[in-house]
Amino acid sequence: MTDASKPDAKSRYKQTVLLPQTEFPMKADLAQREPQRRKKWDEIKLYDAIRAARKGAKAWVLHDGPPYANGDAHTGHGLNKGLKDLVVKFRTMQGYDCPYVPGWDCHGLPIEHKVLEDLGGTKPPTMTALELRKRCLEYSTGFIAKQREQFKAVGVLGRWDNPYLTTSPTYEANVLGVFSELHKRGYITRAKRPVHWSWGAQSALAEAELEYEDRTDPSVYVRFPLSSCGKDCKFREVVEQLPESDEIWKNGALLIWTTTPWTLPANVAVAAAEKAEYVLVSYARGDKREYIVLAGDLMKRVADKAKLQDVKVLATFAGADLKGVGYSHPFLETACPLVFADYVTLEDGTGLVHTAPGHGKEDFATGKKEKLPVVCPVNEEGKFFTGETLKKELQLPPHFEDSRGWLKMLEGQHVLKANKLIIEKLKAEGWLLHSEDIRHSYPHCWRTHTPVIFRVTEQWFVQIDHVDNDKTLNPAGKSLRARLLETVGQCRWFPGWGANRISSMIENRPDWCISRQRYWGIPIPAYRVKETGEVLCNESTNARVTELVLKHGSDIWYDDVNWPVEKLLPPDIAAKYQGKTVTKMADIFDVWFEAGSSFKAVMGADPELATRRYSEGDFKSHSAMYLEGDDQHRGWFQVSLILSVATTGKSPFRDCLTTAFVVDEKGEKGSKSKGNMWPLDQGCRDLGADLIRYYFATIDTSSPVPVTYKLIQNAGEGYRKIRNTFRALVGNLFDFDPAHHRVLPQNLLPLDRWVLSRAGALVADFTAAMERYEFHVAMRELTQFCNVTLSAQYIDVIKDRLYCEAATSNSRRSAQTACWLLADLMTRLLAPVCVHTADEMYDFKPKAPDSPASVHLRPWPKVSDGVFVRDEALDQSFALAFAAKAEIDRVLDRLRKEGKAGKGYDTIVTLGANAEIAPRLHEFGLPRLTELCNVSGVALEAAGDHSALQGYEPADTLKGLWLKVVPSAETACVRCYRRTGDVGKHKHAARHAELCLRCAEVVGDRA
RNA sequence: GCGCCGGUAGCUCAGUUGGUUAGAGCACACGCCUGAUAAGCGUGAGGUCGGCGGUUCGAGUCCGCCCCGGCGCACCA
Repeated sequence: MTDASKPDAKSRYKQTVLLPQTEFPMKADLAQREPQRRKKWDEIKLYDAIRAARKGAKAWVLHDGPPYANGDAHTGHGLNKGLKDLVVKFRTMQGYDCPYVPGWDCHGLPIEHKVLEDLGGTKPPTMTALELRKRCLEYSTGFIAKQREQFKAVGVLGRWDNPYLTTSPTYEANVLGVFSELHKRGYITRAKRPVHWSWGAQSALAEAELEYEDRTDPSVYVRFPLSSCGKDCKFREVVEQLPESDEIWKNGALLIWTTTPWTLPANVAVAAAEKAEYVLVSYARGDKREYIVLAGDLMKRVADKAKLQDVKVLATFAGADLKGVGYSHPFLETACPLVFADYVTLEDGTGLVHTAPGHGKEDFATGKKEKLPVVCPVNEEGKFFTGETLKKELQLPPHFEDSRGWLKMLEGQHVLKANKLIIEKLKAEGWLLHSEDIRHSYPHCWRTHTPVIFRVTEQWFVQIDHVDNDKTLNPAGKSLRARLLETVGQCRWFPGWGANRISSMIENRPDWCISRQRYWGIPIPAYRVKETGEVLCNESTNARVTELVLKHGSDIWYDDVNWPVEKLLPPDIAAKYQGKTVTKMADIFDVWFEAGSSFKAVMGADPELATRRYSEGDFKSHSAMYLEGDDQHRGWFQVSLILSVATTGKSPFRDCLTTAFVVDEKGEKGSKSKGNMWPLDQGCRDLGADLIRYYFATIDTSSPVPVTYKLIQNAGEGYRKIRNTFRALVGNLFDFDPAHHRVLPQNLLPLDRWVLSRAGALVADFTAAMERYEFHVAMRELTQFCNVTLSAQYIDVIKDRLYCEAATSNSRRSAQTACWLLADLMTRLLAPVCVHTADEMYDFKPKAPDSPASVHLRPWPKVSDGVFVRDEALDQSFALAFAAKAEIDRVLDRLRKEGKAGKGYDTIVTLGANAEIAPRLHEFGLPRLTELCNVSGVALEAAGDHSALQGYEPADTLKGLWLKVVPSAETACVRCYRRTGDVGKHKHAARHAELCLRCAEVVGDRA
C-alpha cells in the first residue's frame, strides 16, 4: 500500500475531515441515568406540563384498574403499568387529553387475612371490628406507598400525588351509590341459595374467586334402601311380578354414587333420568343376596368395580317407570322420594344421583322444582353443627333417637374429616357397595387454596336477568344479560377473541353473589328488625348511609359507640321502629363490587375525570380504555360492565386491551408463592426500566409473556442498535442548526429524499400498529428501519458527504437535514416505549428555538405533515440500485476472501445490463450508483451480449445484469480514500498533490 | 368432553384477497474496515412452513382428519 507510507499526509488532512462528534453516550447506563431523568421530570413538573399543553383537547382516558395494595410490585405489574403508560403517552402525543389517575384496591380478604395472621390467626375476642379495620387500613396504606415508588420507577407518568383509593370516603359512598341505584332498579335480591363457600376464608365466593386445582376425593357407591312405592308406580308392578318380590322389598336399594360423602346427611332425594334405561339387578355379597336398581348402561362397570358375584338382571325398564318410588335414608331413616332431573347422565356413577339441595346448585334447582326440603347441616367453618342444632338443621323429626350414633359421630366434624367417618360407618352397616379414590379438578378458594363447598345461605345477589323497566336506559325492555352482550359488541376488544370470551362468560354466568361475611370492606347497608326478622334496606336507608359514609367513611358502620343504629337510620325510620331492636347486618360487599364501581367512583366522581368521558359518534362510555391481564374478563371487565350497564346503560370503556400472564423460563405462570417473579424495583435497577419496557413492547403479549433477566438482557441488543443508530445520526449534527441550515425539501438530494420517504412508510406502519395496540409489530418496524434502512443502507453511504464535503455545502447540509429529521423521528417514535432514553436522545439533538423541554411534549409524527413524504417512484428506482449493490457486494466479498480486494473504494465496477435495466440504471445515474455502492467507480458497458464478455459474471438474483469487479489502478485520495482518477491531476495539484479535486477544493488553504 | 388461539431458521417473530427462489432481527461462521470503534459493513450456512390427505394450473396461505402447546368453558352427583 503506497498510501500507508504517507502517514504525514494523512494526518495533515485528518483535521479537515468532519468526523462525528457527540456527547450522547454509547453506553446506556440506565440504572444511573433513569433516576436522574425522573428527578428532572419532577423538577420541571412534566406531568402537569403535559396536562396543561393538552388543555381543551379531546379527552382520551385510560382508566387504571386498581392493583391490590398488598405486596411489592412484580413483573406482572411492570407489564401492566408499562403498557398502560405506553398507550397514554402515545395517545397524548397524538394530541388527546389523557390524564392518568392511578388507583389501588385496598379492601378485601387477602389483606384482612394477612392482618389476622399477624394477630395469630383469628381476631382476638377483645379486638373490635373497628380496630381490626384500622390495622387493615394501615397495612394497605403501607403498601400503596411502596408500590407507588415502584411503579414510578418504571417511568410511569401520572397523578401520583392524588391517586384514587377504594378506601376513601368518596369512593365508598359511590359504591353505595351504585348499590342504591341497583336496588332502586330492582336488581338486588336477598335470597337463600347455594353459593360457593370457602370454609378457609369463612365467606361466600364469587365465580371469579375460584381456582380449579386437582385433588383426590373418595368416590362411593351407596345403597339407599327401597321403601314404600306409590300406588301407580310402574316399578312396583315390575317387582310384584317377580318370584323374589318379597326379598326385593326387603333387600332392595337404589344405588347412588357420589364424590362428596359428607353431603349424604343432607340427602333428601335421588334423581333419575326419565329417558334412560334402568335395570333391577340381583347379586350375591357374602352369603347374602341383594338387589339394586341402577342405569343399565352402567351396570357392568359398577359390577366390575364392586366385584359383585352372580349378577343377574331381573328386569329392565325405563327411568320414567321409577316414578313414585320411595326410599329410606340409609342412616337418618327419613322417607325420601325419587325425582327426575335432566342433568342426570350416564357418563359416571349409577344413573341415580344423590340429591342434596343444600349443597349443590343443580340439586337446589331440583329441590325447588320438586318442593324438597333444603338441608344444610354445615356451618361457616365447614363443620357439622352440634347437638340440637344439628338435629334441627337436618330437619329430623323430634322423635329421632340417633340410636345408631350417626349424629354423635358427625357433630362438630369438618366435612373433609367426615368423608372418612361416613364411608367407614356406611361400610360397617353394609350400605357401601364400593369405594375408591378418584383424582379430579375441583374448585378452590383463590386466596386460602382450600377446597370450596356448596352451602345454602342467605346472601345478597345482583340478578343478571332482571329487566329494568326504565325506558330511558332500557328502551327495548331487555334483560340485563342481553344488554351486557349488546354492549360487548359495541366495544373494541384487543385481541379480538376477548369479545367472544367475555360474551360466553356473560351468557353462562349465574346471578352475582355480592355479600361477604368479613370485616375489611364496605358494609352492605341493611338492617334487621330482631323481633320480626324483617330486613330493612330501601331508598331512604341507602341514601342515609351513603350520605354519612361520604362524610365520615365506612367505619361508622362498625363504630357502635359514636354511631349507634338510631343515628345510622333515617330519622323517620328510626322513629317508626322505636321500641324494637334494629341491628346492623354484618355483610360487606364483594371486593369486585367495589372495583366494578370505579366507572362511577372514579370516572364519574373525580373532578378531573368526570368531564373527560369518552364519546365517538353515537357511542358513549365512561372511559376510552381498560387495559389489564386477560384474567380480568371474568374479573374487573365483567363486573364493571354489569354495574355500569345496569346503572347507566353505558359501557365503562370503548377499547379493552388484554395481556396474557407473565411466565418464567419454564413457561410456568408467575406467582409470588413460587418465587419466580422478581421484584420490579430490583429489575429496574439491574436491567433498567427502559430495557424492561422495551422488552415488553417488543414481544407479542397476547400469549404468555416469558420474563427473565436473560431474555430482557438479550433484548438489549435491539435496544443498543437503536441507540447507536441514533448516535450516528446525531453525531453528524454537531455543526447543524436546523433554524439556519435546514435544506428545503425540494433541494434535498435524491438519497436523502428517499430515506425520508422510507421514514414516511415507517411512520404509517408504526402508527397503524400502535392504533391496533400491536406494539411488537410497531417495534419490529422500527428495528428493521434502524438496522436496514438507516444503518446499512443510508448512513453507510452518506458518510463521504458528511465527512468530506465542505461543511456548508448543500450536499452535506442535505444529508444533515435528513439525519436531523430522522433523529427527531426516532425520539418521537421511541418516546412511548423507552421513556427515559427517548428523552435523553431528545436532549442531545439540535432543536429549534421554540422546542419543548421534553420529548413527551412533542406531537406524534404524521405522514401528512410534509416532512416524511412518500415517493413511490423514488422507492422503486432505489430498490433497483440497492439490488445492484447487493450483487456487487456478493462479488466483492468473494474477491476479498480470495485476497483480491479490500475495501470497496479500492475497486471499480463495470456493469452490463439488458435493454430493460440499462436505461433505468442510466436514469438513476452512475455517480450516484458509485456513491451508493461505496466503490470508486461504476461504469455501464454499452455492448449487447454481455454474457459473452470476458470477465463478467451474471447477477445472482437480478436478471439481465452482468458485472465485473476489478481493483482500481488509480491512486487513492489520502483524505477521502476514493480512487477517483483525478488525484493530483487538478489545478490545486501543487498544493494538494495527494488529494482528489473535490477534496482539494474543500480543503483549500486550510491545510 | 366442548370451544378458542397458536405450531414458519437455534431464539423472537413477519408473511397482505392462494401466485417468482418463504423473509427480518438476534445468535452462529467467515471476511472487511479501523473516520459510528466496548461501534460499523459485507457474505454465508441454517426451514420437508407440526403431520397426513384433499381442492387448485399453483397451498405457509383454503378444506378435512390427526399430533403437540396454551387458554377458556364444563367437569355436576
